[in-house]
Amino acid sequence: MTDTPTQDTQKLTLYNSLTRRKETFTPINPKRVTMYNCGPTVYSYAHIGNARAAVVADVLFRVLRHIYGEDAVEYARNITDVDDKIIAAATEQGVPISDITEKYARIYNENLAALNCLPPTHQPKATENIGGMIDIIQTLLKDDYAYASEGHVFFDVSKYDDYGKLSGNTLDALRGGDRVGEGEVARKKNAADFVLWKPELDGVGWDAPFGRGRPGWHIECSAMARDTLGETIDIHCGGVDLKFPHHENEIAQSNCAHGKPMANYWVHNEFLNMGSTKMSKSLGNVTLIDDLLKDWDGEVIRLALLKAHYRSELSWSEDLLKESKENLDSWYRVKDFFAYDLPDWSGDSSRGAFSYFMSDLQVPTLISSIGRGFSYAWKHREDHTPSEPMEYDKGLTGAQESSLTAYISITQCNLLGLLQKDPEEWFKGGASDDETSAFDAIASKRAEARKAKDWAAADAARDEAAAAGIALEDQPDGTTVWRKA
RNA sequence: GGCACCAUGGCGGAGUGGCCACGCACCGGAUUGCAAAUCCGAUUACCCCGGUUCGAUUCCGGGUGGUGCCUCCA
Repeated sequence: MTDTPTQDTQKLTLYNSLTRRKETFTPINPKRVTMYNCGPTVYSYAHIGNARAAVVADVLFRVLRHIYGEDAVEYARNITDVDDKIIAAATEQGVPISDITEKYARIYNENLAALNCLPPTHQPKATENIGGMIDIIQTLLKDDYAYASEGHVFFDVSKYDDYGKLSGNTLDALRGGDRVGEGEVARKKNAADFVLWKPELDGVGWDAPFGRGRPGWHIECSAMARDTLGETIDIHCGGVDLKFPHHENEIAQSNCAHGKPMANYWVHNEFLNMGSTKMSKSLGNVTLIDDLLKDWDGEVIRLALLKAHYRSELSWSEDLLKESKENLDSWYRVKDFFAYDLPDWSGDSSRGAFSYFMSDLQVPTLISSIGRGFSYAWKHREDHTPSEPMEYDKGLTGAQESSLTAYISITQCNLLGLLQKDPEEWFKGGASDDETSAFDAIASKRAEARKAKDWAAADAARDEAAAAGIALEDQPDGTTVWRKA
């Protein structure tokens, strides 16, 4: 019941922003596949757009692990824990920056864990990699790619011929953005030059041969990527907005310092919009992951984020969340039904799923296929019996086919990081023991009233359930069960 | 102004040179004491104009419309 895409499914292809084409992915070393994703600057709560970037990277991470083996993939997602905004927040609150950064880094990791994002292999912190940054800056200074000016160190973009290749910008075009007279601009040779090192601010600084100070934003990622993964990594991920200037500048620094490409594949996810408008602080429509998690299960949010292809804009809405919850409810229903009779299948456990991933991560199409699989299995569940071992070469009975279809969809969900809970927990989880017994009491109240044909009492029980935040479901056998509404 | 991306039914959102996405909502029916859950069924689409082609929503060109980036925002 699983559709098979028609395209070549043998090799993973990814859209490479650097070449603007889909390319076959070939790692430098299949025994050590490396990917880097720009993590958060931890001065506040992360929003749902941050979550999209992290979930996209997580799916890619899972797919790579599946292809090359769990131990063969190294994924680094940094924590930017020194930044002007952080320093400003710390100064304002009169606390060390670590008070701010440790709190929000912890919340970020908790938020992503709730979205079923696997922990990255490495989570480097900027403040723990200052040495690497100084090292790269010194190399750039020595080789004349950078220059010092009034306590700052700048990268000289005129020395790097390929500057602008990723974003499609040219130096001439960028010159138009020059805002003459604004602070750093006056110290720079070229308007597009960017800062590698800045003087100490509010007591935040590190000693360096070129003066005590703090790193510029871009150099942090270059250093952390190199020190955790190497001079050339396989895949660098991030949101499209980071293409310029952040990734452009990372490329310039790293290429010039190391004499080799920083990354072979650049994967950028598109934006998440609030309806048709951008999510932005100035519009006041920023949705925080932490807030969403108060109302929705992390898997609901994850599925909602995966409903659009990563290179398409995704319009976020309450309806999208509702829809995702309904999908998962019905999928968990199937998982619950087949839970004790999943086939012992020695074939490729990802049958079908993989081919979708292979062509630039066609996740929404896979989700559609998963939905059809569950739908098929559910509709044919009457045929289902705890059955004899399957003999695939002799053909399957209807019961076996539906059971196998459920199994395949569940496996595909596992690959996507969905349907990870026990169905019982999904439908009833989160309730305390007291609540559980209270809910059970409401359900049996309705069952008894229905048995006695006391419809008024039966309706009252249903109202009571709704008020308590649960839904009652009458079963064919006369019993009534409850679930979270 | 420069660069990049996009344009599919009420909404979300895939994909394809010729046949069905799919989900949600809506409508009809089954089931139900009435509902819920579940099942069956129906309806709605590919921005405009050219071109290539036997045939284009899908390829090419132009137009229109929308979005993002252009110095620290995923």
